[in-house]
Amino acid sequence: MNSILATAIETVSSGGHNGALVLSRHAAHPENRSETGSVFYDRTIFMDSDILEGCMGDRAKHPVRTTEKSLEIVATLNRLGKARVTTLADELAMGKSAVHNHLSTLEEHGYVIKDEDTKTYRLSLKFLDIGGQIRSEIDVYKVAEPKVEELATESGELVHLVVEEDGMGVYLSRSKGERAVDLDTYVGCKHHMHSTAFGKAILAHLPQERVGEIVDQHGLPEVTPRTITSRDELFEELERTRDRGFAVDDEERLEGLRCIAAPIRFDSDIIGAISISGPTARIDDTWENNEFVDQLCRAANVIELNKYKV
Amino acid sequence: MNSILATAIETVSSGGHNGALVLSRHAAHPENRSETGSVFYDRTIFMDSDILEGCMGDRAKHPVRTTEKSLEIVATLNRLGKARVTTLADELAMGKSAVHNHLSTLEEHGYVIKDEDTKTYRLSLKFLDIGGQIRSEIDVYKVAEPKVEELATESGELVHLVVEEDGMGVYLSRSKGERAVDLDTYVGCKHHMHSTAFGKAILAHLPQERVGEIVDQHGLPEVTPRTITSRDELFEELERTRDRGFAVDDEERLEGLRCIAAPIRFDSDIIGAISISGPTARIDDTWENNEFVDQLCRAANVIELNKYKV
DNA sequence: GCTAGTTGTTCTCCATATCAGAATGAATTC
DNA sequence: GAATTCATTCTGATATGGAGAACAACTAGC
Repeated sequence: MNSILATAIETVSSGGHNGALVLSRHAAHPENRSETGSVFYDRTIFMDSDILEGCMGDRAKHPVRTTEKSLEIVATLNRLGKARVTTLADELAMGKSAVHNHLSTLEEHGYVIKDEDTKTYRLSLKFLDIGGQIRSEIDVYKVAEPKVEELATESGELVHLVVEEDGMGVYLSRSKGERAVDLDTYVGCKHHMHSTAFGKAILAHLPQERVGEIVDQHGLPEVTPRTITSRDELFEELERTRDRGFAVDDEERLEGLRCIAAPIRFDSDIIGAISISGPTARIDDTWENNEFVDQLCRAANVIELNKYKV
Repeated sequence: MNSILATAIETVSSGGHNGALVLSRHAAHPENRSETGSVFYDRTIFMDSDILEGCMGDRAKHPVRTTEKSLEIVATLNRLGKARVTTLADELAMGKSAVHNHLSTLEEHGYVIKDEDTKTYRLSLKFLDIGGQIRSEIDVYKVAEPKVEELATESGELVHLVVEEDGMGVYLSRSKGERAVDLDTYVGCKHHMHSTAFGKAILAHLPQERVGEIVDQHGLPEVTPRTITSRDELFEELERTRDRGFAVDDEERLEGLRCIAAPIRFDSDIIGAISISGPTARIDDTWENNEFVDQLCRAANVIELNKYKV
């Protein structure tokens, strides 16, 4: 699809930041981005969030530039948390009046909140509102949501419900059991598929060519030394995953973390996955008579059987 | 602030739809909206969501009309769930090419997903992503989130964590206990303050003039026969709430539902509320030696004491 | 397989909306 | 109270958005 970009990702990520997930909001801001907005990034430092932004959708033939400016402001506001007009104007190399016009428009429509005292702007919870509405209409969410909490209680570990969107895994639910580790995931956050158990559970049941597309689009960035970074290796692993019936992430995403995930299928269509994450110390890697595996697969089964309840 | 609008709301809402919360997504679409976009609504039928949209922020002096078009498309897409180019063009009285340009721009930036097979567009989970990030940085959420689940387990009922934004209550967390009723609330959804326990818990600790502003802005729509609809009545109720230490909603929002809420204050600043909702049959309205009240107030206290853990 | 009807996408050109820059106003600091 | 900083408003040159037309890709009917 966009092989230049895919290559760029691999180049960057292999030399880049390994280990723990980083919430992009807190990352240092990149000074050196291209001016035009229609060209890709021309310097060296890449952020995960920027790469993702660049990857999304196909290039629009007739982009609405004004809307893009607004979206840039939204993205920057999201990165900075809160900001003043001048800060944003400097950051985006725009005039203050332009920034002001965009901000007041976004504010009028409820997407941005202005603090009159400090004269700062921030994104509003309208995003959570819209996001919540979208989520609440996803079938698998309606069916699986109660099961996620149950499974968390039962296993005592961290449980996630995930769906695929645009080649990335998106967390729809998150529930912590008694002893759960505290990962920096949040509802709505995205993660690459190849380096996670849930991702592999989903990929394993997607058509081969779609998997290829996803790899083309997002690459196979190395997150820990054990992350799968080659195409062939990935396809072999997906084969093993299909045979096994569930997917495994053995410190491929975060050192010290092991994770198992079961696919959720409605009528042979893969529509998501449910996963249990915990420290390697507690989640044993012998998969026969493994209590967590039993709990997980039972939960996935119940969810699949409940599909008609929607 | 905008008293014409406030009056309009009261007029509409008092004669309007009572009873259960309605997810605006599923509401019938209003045919008769003004053409220009810069004027308010000129006909009779109002939707809740439209009213909220109109209420937000102050009128921008120099609105960016192109951005407004994009936002209109987003709003319509949110209302319809999914739609084709032609549908949106008809709905919004725009040319197909214009709609297409906006959609592909939004898609390129990941806000909209296009289904190539059915040629339909829908909003993406990016909204949930951004919303999730915003939520995860709210102090009270970080502290209170675990307590919400605990309180749900302890009480067995439906528990919410709420903050105020732009004069409305926004649900940040939601957890169902064993016997919990299934309200149509979702994380991120908004609700008027005057007709809910959490809203009154917050209003009771906000400066009087701010309460006045909020009432001006959003009115006091009647949701059930017991909803408070007069300003004086509201101020008396807030007085009682302050004395009592927690707020009560006795079928003021939904018939058959009773709800109690405790304010959460960090250094005398009101920053949110936590609430328990259940059927009138289970939540007794004698507040002395009431088990739910004890559980609720204890939880609120612990949250307030944990504020420095952020 | 051909034709007619739909719908998505691209292209062109001009009315118009956008935004830089200047001017104003409000708030804070020294 | 002068100086500084910043948000906001105003104005005009010009970049750009979008209507409408043309094209492309599909589907349905015969």
